[in-house]
Amino acid sequence: MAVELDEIDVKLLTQLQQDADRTNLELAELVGLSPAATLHRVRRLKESGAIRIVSASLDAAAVGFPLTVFMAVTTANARATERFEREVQLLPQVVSAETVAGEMDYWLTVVARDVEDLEHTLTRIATHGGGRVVTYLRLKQLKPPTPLPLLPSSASRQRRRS
Amino acid sequence: MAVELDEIDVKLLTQLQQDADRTNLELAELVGLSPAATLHRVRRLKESGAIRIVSASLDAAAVGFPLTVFMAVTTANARATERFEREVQLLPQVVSAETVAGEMDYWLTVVARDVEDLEHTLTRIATHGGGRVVTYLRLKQLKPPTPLPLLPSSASRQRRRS
DNA sequence: GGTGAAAGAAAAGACTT
DNA sequence: AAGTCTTTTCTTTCACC
Repeated sequence: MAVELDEIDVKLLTQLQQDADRTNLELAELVGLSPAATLHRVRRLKESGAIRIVSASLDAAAVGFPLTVFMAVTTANARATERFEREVQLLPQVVSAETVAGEMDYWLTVVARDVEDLEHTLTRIATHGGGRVVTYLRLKQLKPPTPLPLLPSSASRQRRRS
Repeated sequence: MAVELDEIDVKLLTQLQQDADRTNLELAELVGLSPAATLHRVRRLKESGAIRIVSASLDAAAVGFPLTVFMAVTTANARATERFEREVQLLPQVVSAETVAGEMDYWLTVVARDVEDLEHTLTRIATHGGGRVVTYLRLKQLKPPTPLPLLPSSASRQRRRS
């Protein structure tokens, strides 16, 4: 599971988390490596699973979804859980869902075109296995997704010392 | 704010949300357009703000952060709010933060290398303006981020009919 | 695991419909 | 706006260190 990273891997991953829309040449210059070596490393990082996916993030409001709500949900029993998990997969307005441990059982992100659309999704969840449902309307992004605070693995730090 | 999208824009955005790591040529074939036209449209979608960013998503566990927790937080007063918002920006383990309306005031995503690291971050938040703090340990991804359920704008649907 | 050069592929631009 | 063609640039591979 764990991937060994050296200083250059950390630089590459940090850059790619901020902006993956760069040529290999630009990336090579940013991390101080030759284009060929950079290409090789990025490929390795993808194959190793450190980079899971490269994707475009949209401005939800700009493309017709002015409302985003987060929902914490509990399910009462095994049967409700099964129904709920199926419903979450089916509803396209549920754009991500996580199982969590704590006061609630699930954490969902839901988008909506308007209040009516939102109400529809909430009702579907409430009537398909959802027990306690707490919703939070997203107001604004206080801290937009930041790169993970990566560090080189100890192995590469040791290697560097020798 | 709103960006007009036709059927081809919807196809492009849906593909790019799933995988932005494709050549323009592949993308062109997927949406049934010439490479030049595809390039032109993608650039337009970036300039219009529909595409906010293209970025690499890492496997947090694979790069040294086996723990992800979500935190719902309230702040008691204006002074606490100010302290809290500053602390959130400073802590690198807080990888995203949203202001929300509902039972709580903020929603944070926090990563940690181990329990000790997590405890440190929680303490920092609790002692820097955090009032009620509820934490949820992420167990697993039930529904990984899906593309938004985009539709062509009504204008382009009308255009198509004529 | 890195470099540098050479071949192949893709992107960018100009022009036409 | 989209298609085609040409030029320019980047990616990819390979031989070598």
